[in-house]
Amino acid sequence: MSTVAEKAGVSTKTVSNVVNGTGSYSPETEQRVRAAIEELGYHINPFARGLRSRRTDTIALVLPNLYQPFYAEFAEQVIRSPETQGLKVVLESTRGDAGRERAVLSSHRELVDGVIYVPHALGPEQYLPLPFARPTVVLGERPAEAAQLGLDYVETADEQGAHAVVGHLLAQGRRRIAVIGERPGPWAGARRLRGYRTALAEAGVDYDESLVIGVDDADLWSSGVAGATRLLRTRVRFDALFCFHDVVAVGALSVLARSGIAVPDDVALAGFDDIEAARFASPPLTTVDLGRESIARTAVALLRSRMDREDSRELPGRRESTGFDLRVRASSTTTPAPTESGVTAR
Amino acid sequence: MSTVAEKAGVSTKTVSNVVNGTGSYSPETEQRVRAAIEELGYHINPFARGLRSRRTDTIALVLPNLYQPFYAEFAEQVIRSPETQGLKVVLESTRGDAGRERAVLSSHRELVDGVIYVPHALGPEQYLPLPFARPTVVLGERPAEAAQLGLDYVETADEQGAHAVVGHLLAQGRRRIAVIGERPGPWAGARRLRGYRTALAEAGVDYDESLVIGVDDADLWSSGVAGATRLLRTRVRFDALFCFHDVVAVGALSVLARSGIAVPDDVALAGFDDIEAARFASPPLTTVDLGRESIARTAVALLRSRMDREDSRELPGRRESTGFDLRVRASSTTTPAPTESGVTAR
DNA sequence: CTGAAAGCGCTTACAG
DNA sequence: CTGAAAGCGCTTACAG
Repeated sequence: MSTVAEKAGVSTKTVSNVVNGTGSYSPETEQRVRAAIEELGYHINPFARGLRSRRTDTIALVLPNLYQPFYAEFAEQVIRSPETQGLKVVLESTRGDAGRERAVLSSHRELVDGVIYVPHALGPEQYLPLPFARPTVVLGERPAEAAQLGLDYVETADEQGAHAVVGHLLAQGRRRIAVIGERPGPWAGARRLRGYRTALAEAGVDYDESLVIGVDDADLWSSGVAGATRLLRTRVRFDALFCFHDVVAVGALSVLARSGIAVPDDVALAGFDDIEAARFASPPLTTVDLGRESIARTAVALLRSRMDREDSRELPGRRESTGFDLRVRASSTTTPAPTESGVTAR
Repeated sequence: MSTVAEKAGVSTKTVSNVVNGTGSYSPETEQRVRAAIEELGYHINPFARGLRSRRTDTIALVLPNLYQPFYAEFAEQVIRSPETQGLKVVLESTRGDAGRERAVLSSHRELVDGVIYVPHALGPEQYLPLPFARPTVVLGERPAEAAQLGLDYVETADEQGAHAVVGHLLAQGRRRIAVIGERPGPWAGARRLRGYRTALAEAGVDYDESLVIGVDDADLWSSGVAGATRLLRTRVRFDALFCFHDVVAVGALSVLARSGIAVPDDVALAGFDDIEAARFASPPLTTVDLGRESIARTAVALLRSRMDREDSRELPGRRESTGFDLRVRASSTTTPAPTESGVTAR
């Protein structure tokens, strides 16, 4: 930088101003500085900058697992979001393990400017007491206590999405709608179950616990196979199956096929997440798109607005909600469905 | 650090030594220093360290796209590899776009210590002239020119894997083996095609160009649907279909199902990559596992050995090869297959 | 085995 | 609108 300053005949202060767009300088000065930068192939040293200004221009994305396509696709959206431009994204995978999740969250010190956190193994009562050293936005339902802690939330439309997809199944005339994916606790599964129950209640259909199958969240892919197998073994009658994740639905689909159960004729099938594999299943899967792109943009935008302020610790936690799209495909429609219909809600 | 030094009654040099395990110091000194660190909750400032030592303890992983499960699962393996412990992983997605790929590769300056690069849009003649400012390991076949450039390669067993899977199809009595996934150029598809041709030649089966279908690499998922549709439209007879990617096979599977073609009875189907979706397809997909874990570990190990040396620029480029596992599943075996059989090769 | 001190390349009050 | 200079927190020859 001092070489640039010398060449341009100014002080390093001025070079710094030009590079960062801070302070003020005459257009001619800027010209000279930029020319010198160009000529010398100068680029700023991020360590020196970080040492002084405590900015890293890096955010951490804390996810359970990239083997789950939903998280992988979400990560991709975070990386390509326009809001992310100029930031590096460090990916940390917790493998859905409580210990690792805690360790990863506690390790963010001056290494990143902010954190996007997708909880999996830890519930609010476990992660809220953690020392969040950096601005953090959490994906999921915001517990009341979180407001004063300065954590921002992106609340996804799990309940509304589940409500819509179950409403769709009911509209197809299905009444015995089994679900696979229940998982007690404060996670998305619980919200999806709420949507399911509300939709049933509105249609005057009784909630039947024998239709509700839990999952082992450690491996959702095989949970579909395990869950559907369990469901069939109970011999409970059902004419629709709503899986709380597409990967579960894909696994369930293979079990149904092997058991000679036709989808959608015998059983209408629906998933959740709208991952790529849902579009290309046979038959293509009816599902709910939570809007990975808009979740990603919202999360990064929340983070940026907090990263840029000195007093960010004092700011109360905010809450943003995102919408969903119901994707009706052949797995749930006996009458030939339009190739792809999107019902948007907000 | 000076506070720690003062408290322990030593100089900052000694504290630095203890923290980094460099130099030498008496056990008692170490005790005192560690106690002081503990008491003060001290942790090193990575910017100050980076400013001096030019180390970032960060590597970049340059991938086409996390929407491709193979890349997502590979990224997960890189992140959790034991070799990666103590390093941060910055993920960069090029979206399979040549311009972005070039831009991303040129942007790694002092921000990372090394780069793992999975080429997609750029061939060697395009990326080799790039100024690799950091130690870089490339996934794929090493061109002769790369040796002196100091680029390390992990060569994956694409050709051998394809050879094995085609050998398996031939052993099942299939003779008209169509392939989807051909893509001219120096990419994995070409190596897989070589394996296919070799296996055919060894079995005395003629290579028939009308059985070879290319893909639009921009969206492999839908390439399966497009490719299978194209294949059926040509009315060429085939009794097996080998797709160069599982995602292509999943798409093709849906087309075959819709066309009333039974898998494996009418057509034996095989994919490549062994992603999760292959295990849970109906029927489960015969495929090749290139060993994401071992590729990841090898790549990071190569990088580390280079990152740690001053003279790494002078080191000639190295080459490591990894093995594969053939996973025979129901999609290719008319006689009931064992639930999962792994044939390992190296 | 350990210390005193320079310096990495920035940013930023302070001064003009 | 711009300059001179301190200082961020480390590492590392150099010296003993």
